[in-house]
Amino acid sequence: MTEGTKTPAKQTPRPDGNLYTVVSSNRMSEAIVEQIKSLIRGEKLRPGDRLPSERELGERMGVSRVTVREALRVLEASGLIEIRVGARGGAFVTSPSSSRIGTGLADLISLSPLTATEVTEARQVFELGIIPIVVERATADDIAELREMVAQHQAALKRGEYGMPMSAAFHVRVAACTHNTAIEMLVQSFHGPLLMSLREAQVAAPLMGHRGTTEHRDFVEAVADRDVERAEEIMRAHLGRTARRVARVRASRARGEG
Amino acid sequence: MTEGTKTPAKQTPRPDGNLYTVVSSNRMSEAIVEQIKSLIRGEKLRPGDRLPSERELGERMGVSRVTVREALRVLEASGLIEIRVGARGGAFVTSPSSSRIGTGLADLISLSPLTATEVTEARQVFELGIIPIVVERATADDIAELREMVAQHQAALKRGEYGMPMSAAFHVRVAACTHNTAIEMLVQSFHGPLLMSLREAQVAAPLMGHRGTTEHRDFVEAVADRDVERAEEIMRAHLGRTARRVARVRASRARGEG
DNA sequence: CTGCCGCTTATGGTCAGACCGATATACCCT
DNA sequence: AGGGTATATCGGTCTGACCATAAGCGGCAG
Repeated sequence: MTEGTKTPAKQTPRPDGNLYTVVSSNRMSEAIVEQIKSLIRGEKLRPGDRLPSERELGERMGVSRVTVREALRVLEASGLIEIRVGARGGAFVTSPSSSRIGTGLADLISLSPLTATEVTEARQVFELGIIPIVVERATADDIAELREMVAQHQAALKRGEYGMPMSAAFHVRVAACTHNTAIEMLVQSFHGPLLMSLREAQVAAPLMGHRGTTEHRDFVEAVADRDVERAEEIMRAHLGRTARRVARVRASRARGEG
Repeated sequence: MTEGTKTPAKQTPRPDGNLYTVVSSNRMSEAIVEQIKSLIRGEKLRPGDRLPSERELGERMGVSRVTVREALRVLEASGLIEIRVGARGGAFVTSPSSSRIGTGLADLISLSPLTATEVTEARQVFELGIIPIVVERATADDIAELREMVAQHQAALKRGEYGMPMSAAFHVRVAACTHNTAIEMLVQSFHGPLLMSLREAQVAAPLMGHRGTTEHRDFVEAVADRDVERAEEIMRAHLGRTARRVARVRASRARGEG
């Protein structure tokens, strides 16, 4: 490079689609991030596509590899790309599955000063609120799958293998019955950090499993009967017990037992 | 560093607090990210604190500045730190305000293949679901602020300055009445991407402003009267109209009018 | 002929040292 | 004493290099 060394910043105002956000950053890497983001938004880059290698990308965009790498780190942290090393490796656009965005949210939540109590309450509101939609839209396949799941969980319970992840899976599957990806993702992310917060609670209250799976079963049948009120009532009791357990764990921790 | 050049990776197994996540990454930068994250989690680093400079950080941790920078990029993208340039600049731990995490979520949502319709529906569920909590917990101050806000919005409406951001602010303020940060953040993030999706709709239906602010006012009074059912009814109508508007916009776009 | 092992190659991960631009502080001159 | 400038600090970027990883290919041995 001959003249680029002198002026590393302050070019390319880039008045692309982002008219709404004030690009206050003079960072080249940020410009690259925005450019690739807009490519993904515009579906010129689709999930599974491979970006050019770092070296080629830098060459094409007139920046050094370091700068490209910083941009890729940001995109990776945002869950938009996944990076594989080795030959034929590189940056691949991730399929934005609900789990991926869910984990991103979960990470943010777990690092923010939210209390488990707050998250639990939000979860209660949401999971309760979607029940009318679940009851309305659940297909025969949905219900069959839920029944199957409950049966498996009850079997696992007998083997002493039932745990929080299974319960979380049930709730997410219920949310999926809304056939609304946004709702499913939300519920999924609720269960991420909660799962961690409640690990001890689960160990401390193992017998909750039986009651929990029974309630799950009853809930599925209420949905099958298209009985909104009964479904709501069951879920309310179910979630309420979880909330109280969370409160108890928090109290123990506050007393220095954590 | 004298011998470190030869072995850039594969040291420091770091069995710190993260017993739950399998650190499959051999990246030094990732290890740094985790280390700083755990410092923030453990509140050894508090919002407003300044991290050492990149050079010092690299020196202390035995890595190069590039590696440190990549770690900082990730932390910044995750909304955990903010970077200021110039003397006395550096990386500062951000106070994880609800808006910050909200924008992170909003970004993820806007880049995922969610439709505005889906997000709107989720928003309806949630904002409707929190109303009992809002009515129960809203303090006199909350209600006074809401009234003040409505008055300002109506004044702005007369001046032709009422817009989507104000409406969003109202809904977020209502959510804040739950005094639950998680709920507030959720509502806030709902309004991020929606605001963008609906910009045209707002322009296309300017008269919606009058009806909207009137409904806002009525809603506040219902909350002041602790009348859950009335508040729910008003909000249901209010959100329902928004949902229909979204559907219309989507339909127009599908016909190629976007 | 077949299967395993090592080489080649593409690609990400890291390092070292350097320079530029931004910014806050301190100092100096008026 | 006040305002402007010098300087130190710190992030942003560049360059060129080397290492680690992993996929593909080819040769060697069974």
